[in-house]
Amino acid sequence: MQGWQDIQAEALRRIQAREWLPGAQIPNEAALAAELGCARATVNRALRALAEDGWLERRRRAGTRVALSPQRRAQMVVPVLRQEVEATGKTYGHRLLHSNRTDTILSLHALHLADGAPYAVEDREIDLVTLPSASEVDFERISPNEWLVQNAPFDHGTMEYLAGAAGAFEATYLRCVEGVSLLMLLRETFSEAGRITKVRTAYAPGHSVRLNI
Amino acid sequence: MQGWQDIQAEALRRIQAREWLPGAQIPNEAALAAELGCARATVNRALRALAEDGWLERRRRAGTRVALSPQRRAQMVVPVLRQEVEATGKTYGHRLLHSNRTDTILSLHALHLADGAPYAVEDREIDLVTLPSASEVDFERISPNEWLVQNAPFDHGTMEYLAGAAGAFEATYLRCVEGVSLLMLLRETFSEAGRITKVRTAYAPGHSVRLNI
DNA sequence: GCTGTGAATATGTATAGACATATTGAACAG
DNA sequence: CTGTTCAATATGTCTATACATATTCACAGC
Repeated sequence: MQGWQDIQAEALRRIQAREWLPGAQIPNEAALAAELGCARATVNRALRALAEDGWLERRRRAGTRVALSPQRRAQMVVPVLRQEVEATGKTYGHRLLHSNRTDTILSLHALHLADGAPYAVEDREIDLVTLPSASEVDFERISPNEWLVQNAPFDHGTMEYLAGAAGAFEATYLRCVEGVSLLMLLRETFSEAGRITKVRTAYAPGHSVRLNI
Repeated sequence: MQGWQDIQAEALRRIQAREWLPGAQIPNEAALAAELGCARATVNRALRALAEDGWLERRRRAGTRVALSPQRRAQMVVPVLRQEVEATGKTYGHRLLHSNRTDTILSLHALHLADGAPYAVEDREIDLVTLPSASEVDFERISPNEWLVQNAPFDHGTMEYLAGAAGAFEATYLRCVEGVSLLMLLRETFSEAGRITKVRTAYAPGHSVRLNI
């Protein structure tokens, strides 16, 4: 019983073996440190990790309790289409379908390809007030998604997955029948200066999003 | 410049301000500690957090570099339908539609309701070899999702979101037209002993999954 | 030039001790 | 009985120090 990972494993064992019951308070850090023969900081590291994973709830003075219903969390990487495609071993390509510019907004429609086959279509708005430099970029050559990742890091944003029927636009470029079910992603990202971009991505039929827990 | 969160904020600022360029190596922990006037452990805590968030890549001896394309990660809570529904302020309900048992598998079809309206239908298999006690539970009373969360904690699993057309089963219970687009979730969870359950959830039309980044 | 070996180095982690901070709970005043 | 105050307590964090471990780099020997 040496490293914090061992302490973490032991604590997790006690939770899963119901030696520590859901909702019950567990011994405090000092007691565990004494029992397991390590420093309090080591116990702290282990319990903090378990709390981040949703197994424990910790509050100052109130102590540490086993979560009532361990809310497991899944992590997903915010999708960058090129990387998504290349991770499958295919060649990525993209085509700018349409672009339109006003004083404040750059609108782009783009098609993303995997080995030449349609992978997704996106309908994007880039905010030129927040990001004036975007107006000079040649989005025929570099995909907006990638350019933004490299040049406009965001603070925060939202993502929303939903299912929708293919419209005329999606049917044309994804080469599918109108009305077929597609997985879609709405995303907005913000920097300190304001909204950077808003994008609606419609994936080709059959696409799915996988997560590990 | 005191706490590790301040150190983290300062490091993040340097990354976003491109004082530290993507792919470039940053000063080592000792140097940063000296520069920022804190202990190396504090710098370590800050940089470790940034690495977990995908901003940095760290390797022993090789040092710390700014990630080439910062892969931002989004966290989502593994959905428990009761909590999902109650979080919107509605009353949760569920109905067991059908159940069937073999020696090794318990199959359940269930409907989840929000304020009496259909919220999702699920088609679940529970592995009775891994989890014999499940055969005695009255799933008319407690929803399988909840019972499993409480009684069969899982080690790991997979989730997959996809879009599909409503079949006769979904159309009947979700009260929608056959063929309409639905967001669906496939999930499998495993414990050390083996597979616990496999479930296919079809959400009512219009449902979406939101994530913050 | 090639390969193996060992020294140097950056991160990873453990420890003891200290102080900070949120929160509880009990004592107290009204 | 109610509201306030204050001490006790568990976690949160910082520090200095030490050692562990992975990896790189330089150098020797071939």
